[in-house]
Amino acid sequence: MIAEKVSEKTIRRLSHYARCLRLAKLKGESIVTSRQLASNCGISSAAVRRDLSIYGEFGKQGSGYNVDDLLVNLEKILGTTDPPPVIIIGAGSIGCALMVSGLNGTGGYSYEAIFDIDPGKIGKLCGESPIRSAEEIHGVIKDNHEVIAVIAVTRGAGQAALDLLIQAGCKAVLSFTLEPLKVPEDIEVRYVEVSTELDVLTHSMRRKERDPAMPKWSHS
Amino acid sequence: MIAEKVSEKTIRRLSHYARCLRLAKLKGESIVTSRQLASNCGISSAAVRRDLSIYGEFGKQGSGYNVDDLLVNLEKILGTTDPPPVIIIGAGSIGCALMVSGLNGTGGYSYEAIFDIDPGKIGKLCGESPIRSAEEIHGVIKDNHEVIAVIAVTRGAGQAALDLLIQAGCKAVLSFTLEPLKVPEDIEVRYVEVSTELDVLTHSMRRKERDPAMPKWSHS
DNA sequence: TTGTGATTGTGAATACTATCACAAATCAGA
DNA sequence: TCTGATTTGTGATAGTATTCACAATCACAA
Ligand SMILES: NC(=O)c1ccc[n+]([C@@H]2O[C@H](COP(=O)([O-])OP(=O)(O)OC[C@H]3O[C@@H](n4cnc5c(N)ncnc54)[C@H](O)[C@@H]3O)[C@@H](O)[C@H]2O)c1
Ligand SMILES: NC(=O)c1ccc[n+]([C@@H]2O[C@H](COP(=O)([O-])OP(=O)(O)OC[C@H]3O[C@@H](n4cnc5c(N)ncnc54)[C@H](O)[C@@H]3O)[C@@H](O)[C@H]2O)c1
Repeated sequence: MIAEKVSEKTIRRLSHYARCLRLAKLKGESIVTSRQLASNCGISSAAVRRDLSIYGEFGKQGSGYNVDDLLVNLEKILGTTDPPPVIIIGAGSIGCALMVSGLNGTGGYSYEAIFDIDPGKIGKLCGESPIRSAEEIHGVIKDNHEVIAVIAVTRGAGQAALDLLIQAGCKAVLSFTLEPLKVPEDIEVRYVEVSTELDVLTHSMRRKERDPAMPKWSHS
Repeated sequence: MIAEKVSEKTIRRLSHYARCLRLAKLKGESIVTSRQLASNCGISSAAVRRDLSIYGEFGKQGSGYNVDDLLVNLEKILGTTDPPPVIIIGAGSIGCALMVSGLNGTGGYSYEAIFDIDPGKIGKLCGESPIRSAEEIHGVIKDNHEVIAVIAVTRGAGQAALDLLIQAGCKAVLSFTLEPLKVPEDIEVRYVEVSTELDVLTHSMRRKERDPAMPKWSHS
């Protein structure tokens, strides 16, 4: 486990491998080959082996990888052996749906609490969790030194929510807002943007119409 | 507009630029520089210019880009001048939340219909849209030659939903399921995976703890 | 023990992407 | 009209990522 500089793309794929391994485990499989992982993730087997070889030698020539061992190692690499708690800020349609849907089967994550600023919502239930006042976030993050926050507030309130989280000591954020946020250097923010995915799909679809010679992407 | 092979990464950024331009338009700005776009998207101005130069010369040296013109051109490139309708399959927590939340301000997309197979749900309202039987998808896709489908069905039913969509002639899909799907060559499927984003965030957070010398990502 | 078939890990080659840095073009003001 | 301050578009370069292809290794059966 040396790993100087690893690309985000590789980390994404490791997460994917881990998910496949959990599934394989459920199906009772005890070994898996790079080719199987590759086909489940839509990439080449060489890419799988290359990704894993960055961190060590986890396989056995001739047979493949032990499912349990590889999963443990991947979780060690990702840091998800003991995953941090996740909180949601913004108890609107999206926030509540995420809370209700939950994070079962995603490797140990779970939503610990949901917050809002609307006094009319505070105290009401979202699934089985009471909606708490956004002012309480400060305390909750202090209690859980490490926490990931999901921002699902009204359009336009994204920066305010982010600032509140940062002030409370949060270092990792997943945002569903579409505004460009001002993010300090030491905070990691990632985005979920349905409309960008739609743009990518539209572009691909309309391009194929014009040029049916399926050139797919120049590179994944 | 030559563009032989363009990476998905570039397309994603173009989508991002388009979003920034819509915002700039709302704010009444009529020109924008590559540096402004860059700072809103968290990349370098050279990258912005490089991306745009793939498709033509849209700017004016010394001043920048005309907001309206560039937006029109980006939409032409993305194929979103007249965006395809979007449908949702699976009227559970996530599907309904997406429907209710809508796609306002995302460049013309809108959810046209939502489908489910649960007879207890069919006919009920999801926001203002009636939940329709999944059997009707066939007709709806025939009517709208081009359509993007969002899959938000129960875990385990993803492949069934995808197969139904493909049979109905759908070519572009955005899936919220976490299962590895078997996808034919001519169908484009993209995924929204909160748990992968959480893994990336966790990895980054835990890595910084061990090595506070902030090496961020090796790229992007 | 030896042979057979499968699979890993990786050097080398290829392909792709980002960054640098500057000439050419534009504008505003003297 | 001329000057200086900007900003674009892009050749050239540096840096990353992916693919190829194969020696090394292992499981197992004869
Ligand atoms: N990224 C995507 O793919 C995607 C998809 C759909 C919606 N969205 C976005 O998700 C966000 C939420 O959408 P929604 O339909 O759930 O909105 P909503 O209006 O239903 O809910 C927003 C909630 O946030 C609360 N809120 C507002 N400001 C807050 C603050 N500063 N702190 C805490 N809570 C606050 C409001 O009281 C409200 O309950 C919107 O920004 C929307 O644009 C994103
Ligand atoms: N990708 C993510 O980030 C993310 C986040 C949360 C949930 N999810 C996933 O989203 C999916 C939906 O979650 P949810 O909480 O809304 O589930 P849910 O159980 O609330 O709703 C699922 C709905 O799908 C319907 N359905 C089942 N099979 C169907 C079929 N073949 N055709 C049409 N409709 C069908 C069910 O009747 C139900 O109404 C799940 O797979 C979940 O794992 C993904």
